[in-house]
Amino acid sequence: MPVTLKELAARANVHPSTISRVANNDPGLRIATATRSRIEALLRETGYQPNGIARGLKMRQTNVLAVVIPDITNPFFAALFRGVEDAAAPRGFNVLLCNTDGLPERQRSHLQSLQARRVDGVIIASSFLKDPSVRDLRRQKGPYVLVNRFSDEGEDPFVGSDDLLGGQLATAHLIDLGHTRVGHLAGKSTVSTGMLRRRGYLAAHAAAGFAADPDLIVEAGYTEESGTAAARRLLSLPDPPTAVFAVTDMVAIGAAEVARQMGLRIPEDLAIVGYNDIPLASRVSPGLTTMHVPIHEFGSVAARLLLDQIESDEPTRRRVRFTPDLIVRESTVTGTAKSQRSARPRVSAE
Amino acid sequence: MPVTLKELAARANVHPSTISRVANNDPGLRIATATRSRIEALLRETGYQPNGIARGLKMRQTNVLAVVIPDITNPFFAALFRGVEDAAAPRGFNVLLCNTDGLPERQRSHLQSLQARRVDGVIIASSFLKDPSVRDLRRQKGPYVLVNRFSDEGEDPFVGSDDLLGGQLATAHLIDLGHTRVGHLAGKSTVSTGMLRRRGYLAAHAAAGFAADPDLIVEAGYTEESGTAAARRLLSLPDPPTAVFAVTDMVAIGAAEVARQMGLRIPEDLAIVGYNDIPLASRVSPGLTTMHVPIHEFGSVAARLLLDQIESDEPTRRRVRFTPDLIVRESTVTGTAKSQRSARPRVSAE
DNA sequence: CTGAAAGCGCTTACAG
DNA sequence: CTGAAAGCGCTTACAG
Repeated sequence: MPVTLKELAARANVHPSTISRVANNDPGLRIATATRSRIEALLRETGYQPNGIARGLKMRQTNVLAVVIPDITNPFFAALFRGVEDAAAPRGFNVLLCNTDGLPERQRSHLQSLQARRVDGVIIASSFLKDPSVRDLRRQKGPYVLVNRFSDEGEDPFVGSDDLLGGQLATAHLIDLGHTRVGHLAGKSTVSTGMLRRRGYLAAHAAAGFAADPDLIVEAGYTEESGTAAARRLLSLPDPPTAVFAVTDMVAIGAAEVARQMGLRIPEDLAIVGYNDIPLASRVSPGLTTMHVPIHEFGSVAARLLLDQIESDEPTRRRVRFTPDLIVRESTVTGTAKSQRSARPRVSAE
Repeated sequence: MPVTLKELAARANVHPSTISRVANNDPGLRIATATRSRIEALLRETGYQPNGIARGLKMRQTNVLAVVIPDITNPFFAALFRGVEDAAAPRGFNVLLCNTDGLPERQRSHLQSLQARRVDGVIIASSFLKDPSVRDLRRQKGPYVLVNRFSDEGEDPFVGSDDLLGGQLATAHLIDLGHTRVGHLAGKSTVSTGMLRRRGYLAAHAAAGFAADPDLIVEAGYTEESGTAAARRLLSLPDPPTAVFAVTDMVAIGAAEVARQMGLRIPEDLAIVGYNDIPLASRVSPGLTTMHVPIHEFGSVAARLLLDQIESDEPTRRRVRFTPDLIVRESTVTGTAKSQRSARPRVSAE
């Protein structure tokens, strides 16, 4: 058992409250220098650390945040988590990590147990559209921030990318390369990223003056496995696409694998664009053309939005949306085409 | 503010302790059915959740574990973390995640703050040999488990692989293929995995009847970047190796990249073996030959070892060591060579 | 069958 | 300059 205030008080022959004040460097404390140094010596000698639980109960603050994501083995969420921790640790917060595997029920039960633990705030990267769990959170008035996916547009503090624009740019890139049959490995329509990127895909077609073939849109989910399954269906069509925009890099990588298995050359027989620019995207061969978003910053900005709420005790509805940038690699353009990318990610905050 | 026991007591016209007993389903509680159902209705209506902080203070248990790792963006640690959470969540524990980036100082400060938070136990995957932080932990007598890396052999509860054997098998595979100049991209000699895998590398040479060339051993650390730098040095030697055993898959992947940049064909000009069999290993091209270890199980077994200590209130020195299995892929054997692998990972527990 | 009390380990407004 | 007390929200042995 670690040493307690009461024990120290007994050893120093003072009241526990005095030890507490010295340990916490109470600025308003007038104390005899002799007493102070006696106490400080004792503190050092015992390596006293106040019991965080007792402290948390009294101060109504745990200094713990939580991050709720679908799956940490997805590199996107791993990078996002690092962003959160890198922003939270210097401010004295530890971070709980909860994986939902995309199941609303697991999200709900995690959120419930986080509430029971009285974490100071939570960052959610796993929300659905019109998510009941998010609405509960909104009602409870505890600090939270949504990241990457929103639930009800504009209703919650949010950090993410402009997914509509991103979907449009990705698809326009393929159309610009001359492709007329562009497929879409779509996200779920129950998730904001899935819905908006699909809408962007359609908008790019409209802007180019022709309609997308509905048969070329296949729901692919968000895992590599569901991506491969969907890609198999898409590429087995009688009249398959010559290019595909995948809702995420993981899905794109799954599709590339399927293409390889079917003997298709990338990009000659099938061009592929992903989304997010996870580290893996530049490492696979051929390199994956994708929409770059600042993943680590998603996490760190979300953490700052959350910590500001906690410290100010004021809720916010601020939204930070990053503009995604097209990164061209070998999965769409053959040969030595250079990666092109605008100088700095532009941000729109509200 | 969430509802409290006292408020509920006032509304139900009973003593707070009675509410507590009903909420916790106290088996020894004799209570009038009318009172019970009145209280239960109130509990349901308010969705009462006991304050976990107050509960933790009273019960001296937080139901929180912590995992300390170098970096969650390394897929090895992401998989390991999932193993921990998957075992801990069903038993009612949440898990804090702390990244150290391999810095002893950050490990120390994380451990200190975890102790202040009174987490019920900690799993450490970032320890060094003769690690002072681990020795502190040992002295404090709070539950902990080391995973993947140990500090002082046999002194702590541990889950990992037989790294000496693994290093030997990996290297023997290359020697068996006819390579006589086999390089080693080594881990740090201050880390158990680095030390033992290197020793295995040397043992395989001894068993084959010839000595390893010391010039072919280059310290490569544990990140892809440090791996590429080391690989560059190794492959730029006047008389470079024709094969290399890398301490981890991430380092092996870095080496493969360098080889490609230098125009070397894999495996014809350079054969590569990694360690861990992270998901990425089978996905890169050419597929990476590697030593398979059950990463997810590392986490789940470590969690069980930890939870058993917590629940029994008995420390342990149990060690679980998995036997690594060679997985042969295209980075060492050209053509359609099948992955070979023994049926089940063998385990040695003590 | 239910209540009153003590206590987990802190912090802080209030006394003196 | 330092102490005594109250209270954060629970649980549980003890009364009655």
